[in-house]
Amino acid sequence: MLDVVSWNTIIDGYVKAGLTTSARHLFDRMPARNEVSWSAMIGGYAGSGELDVAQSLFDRMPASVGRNAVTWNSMITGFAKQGLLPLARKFFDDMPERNIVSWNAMISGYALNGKMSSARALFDEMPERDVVSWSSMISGYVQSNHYREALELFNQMQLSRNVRPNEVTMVSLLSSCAHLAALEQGKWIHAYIDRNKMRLDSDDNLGASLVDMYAKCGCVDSAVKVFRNLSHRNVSTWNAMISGLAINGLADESVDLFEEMQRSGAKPNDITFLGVLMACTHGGLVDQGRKYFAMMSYAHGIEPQMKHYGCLVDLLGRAGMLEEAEEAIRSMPMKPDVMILGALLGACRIHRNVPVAERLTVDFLELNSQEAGCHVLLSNIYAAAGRWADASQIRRLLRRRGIKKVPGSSSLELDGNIYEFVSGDRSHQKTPRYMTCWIKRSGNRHLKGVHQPQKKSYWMK
DNA sequence: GTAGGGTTAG
Repeated sequence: MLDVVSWNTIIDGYVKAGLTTSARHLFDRMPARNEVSWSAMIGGYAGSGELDVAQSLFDRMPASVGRNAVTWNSMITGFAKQGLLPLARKFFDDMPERNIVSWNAMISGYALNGKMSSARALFDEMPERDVVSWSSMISGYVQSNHYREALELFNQMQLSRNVRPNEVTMVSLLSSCAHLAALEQGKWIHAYIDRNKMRLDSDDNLGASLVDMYAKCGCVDSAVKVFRNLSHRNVSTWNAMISGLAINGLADESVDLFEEMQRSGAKPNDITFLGVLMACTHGGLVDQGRKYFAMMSYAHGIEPQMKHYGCLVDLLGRAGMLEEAEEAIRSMPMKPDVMILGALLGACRIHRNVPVAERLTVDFLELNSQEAGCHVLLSNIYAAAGRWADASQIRRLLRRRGIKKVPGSSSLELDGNIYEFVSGDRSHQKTPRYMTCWIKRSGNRHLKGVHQPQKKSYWMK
């Protein structure tokens, strides 16, 4: 006869494998249930999104066992993962005794759903914060593209004595630096990682994050150095290096590395192929790109997703093979999205191909998109072909739908400052003379704002 | 034996 702990272990095993029905079967058959049995079962339903069942078990949980914090927290997480924040919040508010996990569950619930001001309000309010609280907030800022806020929060985190950042914290911070192309801050984080003896080749994938950061900051040499010094490589580190070479225009090197990866016996995944396809696109390697695209499913059993088709279409489109690119779009098992149609429309403009562009227009208008870029492109294609009536009709459509073209922007880091540029923007008057020169040399872009680094002393320490 | 944080293209 199994004891209750063994029953619970097996139930948890099923739950972790996503087999809630089997778990429930055991739960119903077990001779005696305790608090942990109920918690595991409720957590299983909540985690798999079966919230109505979770709720009914939650309501039926015997008073003698009593609902514990674990059960409440599972319900909060379950609702939050489904985006049902008011329901999650109701459990959070109603629970008799919240612990730090309850606060963190609610905060990450807000963060996952892009509600950073709500997350921040709770974060500021909570009685004490641990590394998970801080990391949830930092990753929340990263996920909502608020990279400076993420770095700023890390500075504040270092001021609090009783909490130490860990590998998970670093991954989000490196992502921030990568997105901002903030090399100096990225280097500082690298030094921090070394100083705190964090491992680059653990399951936390710090190595991949570092390679990614250096590559996105344009330091291919540093990225390669980190990559080559890793004592153990996993698919993420290979991916980061292959993509890193690709985005820096080193197409042949990227393809070579992909070949090296295959020889090493490492198993590529969907992101690996994305990287190598991108390399082919950048390098104009049409034949190889086709080959790798085909290889995905027949040699590796990876079904191409929209983003892979996107690379293929981009590759063919840039090479002027617009009919074949259109064919690729037609062969997709899924409905083409705005991005992929837009990529091919862009190619149609460059290669002045009106027939393909017109056929794509039909698909495009079906999507009823709010994305201005593609409308503008289409209008430009018509204009380039001298079809002014069609061009202005598209422009009218844009106005009617109330779509505004968002200007493109970019940023760079200089002496620890992050500069942001927005095309056509003239709002910033205090442009230093040397920056003006840079801006002038780099074309029709104007300085928008100069962002001082947060707590400069930290980055320089 | 049950609950909370993660990055990978443009």
